[in-house]
Amino acid sequence: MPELPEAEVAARQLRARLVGAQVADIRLGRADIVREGIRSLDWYAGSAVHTIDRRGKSVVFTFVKHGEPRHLVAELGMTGLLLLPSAQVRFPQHTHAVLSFTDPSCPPVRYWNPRRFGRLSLLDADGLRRYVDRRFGCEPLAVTKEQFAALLRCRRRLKPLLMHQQTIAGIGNIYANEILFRARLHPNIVANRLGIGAVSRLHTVMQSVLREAIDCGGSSVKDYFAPNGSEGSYKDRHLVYGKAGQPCPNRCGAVIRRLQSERSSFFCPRCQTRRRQA
DNA sequence: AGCTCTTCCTGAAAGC
DNA sequence: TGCTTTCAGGAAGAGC
Repeated sequence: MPELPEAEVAARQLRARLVGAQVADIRLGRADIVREGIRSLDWYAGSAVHTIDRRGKSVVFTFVKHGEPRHLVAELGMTGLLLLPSAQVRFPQHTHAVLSFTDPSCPPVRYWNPRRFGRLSLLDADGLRRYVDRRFGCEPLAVTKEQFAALLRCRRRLKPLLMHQQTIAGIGNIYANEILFRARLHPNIVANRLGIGAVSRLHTVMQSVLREAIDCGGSSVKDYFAPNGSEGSYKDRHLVYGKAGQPCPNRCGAVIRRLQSERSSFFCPRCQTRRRQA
């Protein structure tokens, strides 16, 4: 389930290989994988890769042709991967798009996504602006403590808020659980009940968890791997995700619990307090 | 305003 | 053993 760190690692690897390359074409395995802009597909042939960035959990390719920029946004959903030829998958029939280049030394990129939660969008500059405005809140690694505190002045519960892409873009279930455990905050605390100390702690922890996960190459849970086929090692540092029934890593004596409403929350009932934070 | 439920989809795992 | 059922998960939209 690619979240911010996995998307960031993917964008970095692709950027290192492909910026400047000229596009031969984009071929689709199935047309309904494109959410928006399918009629512009032919435009991309002959354009050059200008940048490859990450926004939230998505990878954003920018191409330029005759001075005009256009974009390909790859939403990864929960099973989506962007792969270079060195990466092999078990179910190759789920390759829904291939981006190939004229230079034989530039490897093609496959968009592979068995469950198809996640789509591709082909957008012009205006389209990208609208897409970003509609879907993405602030970047967790760029947001300041003051901006973050302002986002928390509401009555929403903490974990759904952290995972709400239009508020903060990039955090999914795995990292939300890991961040809240390390910040010692209960997933269902109401955001505006946090004191300034807790808000500050949460901001610091959120950024350090995401940075550390990027440095580890992400978390490979189930079938995630990076474009070059490498796995991320941050899963070895998970403290609560998927660990229901195991003793709390803080050795507090309690056992990690799992709440099964909406997305499953893993937390320590002793360490992650629900009480008002100083 | 903010929460819950439903839908999308397929492989893995549990259940019988 | 082998078939059937359930579940996981991100995002969007409906309804409360």
